[in-house]
Amino acid sequence: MKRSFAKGDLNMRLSRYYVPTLKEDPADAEVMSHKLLMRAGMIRKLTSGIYNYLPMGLRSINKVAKIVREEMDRAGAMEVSMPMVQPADLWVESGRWDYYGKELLRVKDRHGRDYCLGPTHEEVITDLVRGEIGSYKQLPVNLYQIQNKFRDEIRPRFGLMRGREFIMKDAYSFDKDEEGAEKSYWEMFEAYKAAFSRIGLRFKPVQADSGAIGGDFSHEFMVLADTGEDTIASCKSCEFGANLEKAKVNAPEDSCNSDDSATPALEEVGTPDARTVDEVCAYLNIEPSKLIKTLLLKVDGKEPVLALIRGDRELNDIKLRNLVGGNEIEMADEDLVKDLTGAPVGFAGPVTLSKNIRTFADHELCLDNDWVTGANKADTHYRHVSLARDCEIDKFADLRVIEETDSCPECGKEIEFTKGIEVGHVFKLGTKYSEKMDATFLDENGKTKHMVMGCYGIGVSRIVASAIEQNHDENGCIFPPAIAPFEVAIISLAGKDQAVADKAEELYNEIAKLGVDVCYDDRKERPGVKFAEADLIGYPMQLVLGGKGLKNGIIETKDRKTGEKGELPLDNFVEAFTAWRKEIWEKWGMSL
RNA sequence: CGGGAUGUAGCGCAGCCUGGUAGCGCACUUGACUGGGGGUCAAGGGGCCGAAGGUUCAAAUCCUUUCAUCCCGACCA
Repeated sequence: MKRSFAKGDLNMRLSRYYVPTLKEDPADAEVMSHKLLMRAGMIRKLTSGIYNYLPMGLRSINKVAKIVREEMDRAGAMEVSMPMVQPADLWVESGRWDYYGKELLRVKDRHGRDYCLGPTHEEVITDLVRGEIGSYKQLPVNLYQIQNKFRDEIRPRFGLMRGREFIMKDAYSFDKDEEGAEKSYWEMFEAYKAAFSRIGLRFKPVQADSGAIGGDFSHEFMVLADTGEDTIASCKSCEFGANLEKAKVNAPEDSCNSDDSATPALEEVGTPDARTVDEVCAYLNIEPSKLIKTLLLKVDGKEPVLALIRGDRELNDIKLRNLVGGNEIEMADEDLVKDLTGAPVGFAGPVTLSKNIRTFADHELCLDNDWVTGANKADTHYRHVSLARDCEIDKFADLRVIEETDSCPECGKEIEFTKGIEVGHVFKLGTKYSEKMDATFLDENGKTKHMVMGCYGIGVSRIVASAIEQNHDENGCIFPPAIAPFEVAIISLAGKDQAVADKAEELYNEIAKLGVDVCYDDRKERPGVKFAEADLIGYPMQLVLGGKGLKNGIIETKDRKTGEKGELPLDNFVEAFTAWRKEIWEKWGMSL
């Protein structure tokens, strides 16, 4: 239903709009999106990592939410709303009450019962569904919500980018089997692509760690921006893209050198006070690539394991974790190192130690047979270590973090690193929660089975921040038209000229009647102020009406993205405006 | 959690070392001028100097405690 607007019936007049802009950058803002969101009067901080959304900011957030909602509905998901406060029982049942750690904000009610603020809703949704679904005939089901989440981040920062309270869309799919779950997964994957495209972001889906699930069933959707907190490896030639923690490093193509007959006998060398790779290498005058780092780690707080990595490489602990099959991996503390190696930190080595402890070596270490390692003795290293001759390696595997000089694990061509902001994540959960929480149904044969789940998140408030990270200039935000607080701003330069004010008002009404989001800057401000604020807030389209323009029968236009200025005739304004608007959207690579 | 820094008007900051009635810019109010890129002039309003203790005749300033905020780090043996 279109509502017709009478004069004075509209509220989108800046003279009565709450948009407290700032001339100066707030002292505590580090990144551009944070500074601009504050300066443009879109958000205000309440306390660390927790923000008020002001009218301009909320409009933008709501537009993102609307698009996400439409794409979820189109994909067959159904919207629900779950409570933010959740009982501890459910988390105990899933095993996450102990596992989730300090990010989970826990509270007690007046009876002393434990609750938490939901950082995510797997438990609640599983509980909701298990009680109601008992037959394969009722599956699949995909439920989603758009809601505030709370995660007590170690270090909230960057405004909306890493807040503690934030708005997230989370969806959960329930299927009767793996096949169905995979179908649900890829449907969400496609829905996400559609949503991010409509929002107007430059993004890339990348492979992410899927933990125990394995396979290709975890993707992160990254907004490409230099200020991103995540690094992604992507191929210059093929479609490959992966989170750094996920990116595979292929085993070396050269065959292993298992012939250690030429390796000299093991030799102990004194390396006083040389603990780090750099110190040892400097002392022995060798390259870090000739040394093996021996990393002592603890799996799930218990079992120690040994990871061997070339001196110039970095261990990817997620790869190791997946290999050893634990939940959590941490570096051994000083005491444990002393306990196991009999030496202070800095002198651990695989010789002898590898015989007692599970030992994993990065697969490139098989290329050589003559290494330097620690000797499990203070101030001492070994020269001429052969892993084959002197150690017991349980497995050679991909253990290190990919480097930009590595080749694409899929096509072998060059890769590059780029920075990204994670705005979406699709994940196949499998039966992790349905098993723990006993969410079952009867299949065609009357057999009890666990539902196969997937979860899918989109950071709604973070999207607004990332859109600004990706689109801004020295004057302010440059919003993609689909999520701008207002698509168009009419700037009246009326001064005391009532004819100009009347005409601006009229045009405002006409645009509003088209169903386009328009705001009208009718304030008694100087032109410079209006221009500067319009640029700061970043409406993609600006229409400027002044006395001269009115006399000449034109209104001026400005494309915020390109800065390009033009004119539209006041006769046949609606047609001309519609055409211009179409042009602007097309410049954003989007159709209306 | 470890390291560093900062709390003074709505915002951005000075003053603190060397104790003596609290200042600047922006914003706000009023008036005049101005009127196409955050304008000018004039006159105003607004502060328990984060909180609590202490030292002192006297504390924004010195001391102690505490709270808050921000930055860096939190696997590389």
